[in-house]
Amino acid sequence: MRVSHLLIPTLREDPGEAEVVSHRLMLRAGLIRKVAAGIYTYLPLGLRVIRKIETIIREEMTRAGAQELLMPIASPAELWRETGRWDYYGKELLRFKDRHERDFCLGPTHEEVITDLIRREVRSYRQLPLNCYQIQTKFRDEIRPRFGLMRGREFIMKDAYSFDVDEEAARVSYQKMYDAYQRIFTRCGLTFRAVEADTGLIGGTSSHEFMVLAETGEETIVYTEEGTYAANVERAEVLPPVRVSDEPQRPLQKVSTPGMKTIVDVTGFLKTTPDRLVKTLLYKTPKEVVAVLVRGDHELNEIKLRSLLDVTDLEMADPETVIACTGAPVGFAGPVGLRGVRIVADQAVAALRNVIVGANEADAHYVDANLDRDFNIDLAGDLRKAEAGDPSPRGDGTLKVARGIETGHVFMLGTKYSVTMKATFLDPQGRERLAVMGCYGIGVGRTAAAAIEQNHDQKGIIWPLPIAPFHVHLLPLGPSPKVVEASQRLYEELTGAAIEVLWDDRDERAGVKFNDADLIGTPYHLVIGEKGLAQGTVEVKERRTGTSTKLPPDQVLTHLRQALEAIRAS
RNA sequence: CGGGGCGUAGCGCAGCCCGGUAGCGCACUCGCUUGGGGUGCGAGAGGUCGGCCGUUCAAAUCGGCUCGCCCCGACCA
Repeated sequence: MRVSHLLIPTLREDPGEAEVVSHRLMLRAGLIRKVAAGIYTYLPLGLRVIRKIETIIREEMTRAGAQELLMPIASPAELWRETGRWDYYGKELLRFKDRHERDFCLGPTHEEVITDLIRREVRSYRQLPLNCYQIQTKFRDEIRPRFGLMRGREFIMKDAYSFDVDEEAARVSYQKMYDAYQRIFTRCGLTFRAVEADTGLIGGTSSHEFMVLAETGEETIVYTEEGTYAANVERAEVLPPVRVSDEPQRPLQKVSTPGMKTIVDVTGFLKTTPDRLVKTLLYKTPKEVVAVLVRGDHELNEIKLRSLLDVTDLEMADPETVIACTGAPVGFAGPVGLRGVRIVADQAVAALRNVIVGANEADAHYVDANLDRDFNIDLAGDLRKAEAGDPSPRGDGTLKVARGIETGHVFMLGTKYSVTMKATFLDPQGRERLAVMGCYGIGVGRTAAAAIEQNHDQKGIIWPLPIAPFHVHLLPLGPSPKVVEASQRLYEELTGAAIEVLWDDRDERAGVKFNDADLIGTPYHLVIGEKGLAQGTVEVKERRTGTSTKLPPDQVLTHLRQALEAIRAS
């Protein structure tokens, strides 16, 4: 295609609104334009990338036995009320009324709609297993959309839903999707890792996230070098302490700690280390306030606390509540003598002896407090965040930490939706059974953004070939008729051979064309200049390495074919 | 929603403290020039200074309200 015929509004300067590399480069290279917060138009170049990713997804979904359909974006409230998610989903669900005052929403995900379809159409075990997917626009009214396509409110998602006769069959379906995702992200040219994950609002029994590794990723993952374990920190399990302290118990003692409110203050003041201290955090759930005990050097994982308490709403107590419950200002809460609230503790706390805790009065702490003697715990469990250096919860090795971008997520749903929506079928014995479900998402735009995060340099994007908007950027330099003529010939020859060529036919200076080409980031640049032609050569330049090869025009096709094949194969 | 910041030409910004003619660079149009890493010169076009209300002889500038956007935290493909 000719640049002069395409809308490719490249920007010379960084747009002020973009902070993150992929967002900046998508705007600068003319891939997207913002319409409102988290809502974007895909320009021709951006759309080509999206389509390439979609094609890879379609091929792999088909190969995995899934079939494509397309559900509506708007869906009626009744379906969502059936599963309870009309209330549960919160403000992220964009709701509206039609002209008859009926409640509708824009689909943030489609479990309700697909389950409604399947319960109507599937009556027999003979029709299972079934895996349906779509590539469609989703709308989630995110609290804070950011980073361009990385977290939009409106975004393109591939979502698949599997229905099986039982758990075992569902695990097979899940594994097929897991494998398909491995192939999809590999084919997109990404470096990624599948990790165990929390199931969040979607629910279900277990899940894996596919994380594209990037420093700018919003997620933190932990993993072992040995590959025995990888998980989102939100989810990562922590083993119980291997041994309980055998220190003899010393008598409880109250000490004055004027103005010492933080771990750093207290440990500095008492000349000790954070692991000798137990911090007491007060949390509010809709029905109660709880005190949470965590070792001083550990960090509480709120998701674990949420599931231990079996609540979805959880927030740190405000200062007034802290005073009301402990009788002391924030910074001096402790379990000793604490009445009227449940005390839950991380498992590591139980292994400690002679710890420092707040005394529930201003400017005072207890030292040498001991569990069972000085205070009690109502509930204990794994509550802290995993951190680098922790032993792997599975087998050998210690955990390392990395950042990632969640581009895909697969869930074993179990019967969560089939129960509430009565999606049943008859088994061979004529008994009514619940379909066992799975669901599987890929953020298409986010995958494109992740690819840029992983593949760029100072000058711009460096697309992995399989998702590049074009294979070759044809750059004729100068207005010479010979150059124009040679370009035209090469363009036709390459295009005829199914190589996708972006032809910069603008009357622009060499520098402008080079800079735009580097910014747009097609894998190969084909440079045609008067000087080269005089020597009977043109130049093929690899965007990633910058290496260029001079060769006669009639060898370009063969050369590029080989180069493109080589990348495809790698 | 809490914290921080920003709205001035298509883009990037200055002007605002200290009220008085709206400015710079890029992009755009025309002419010449140049032609292998964002040519040079000249001439132009383009702005309700986010919106509303107020203070004032006078508001981009001061005050209040409001809308939008960006960044940091709780949600997620």
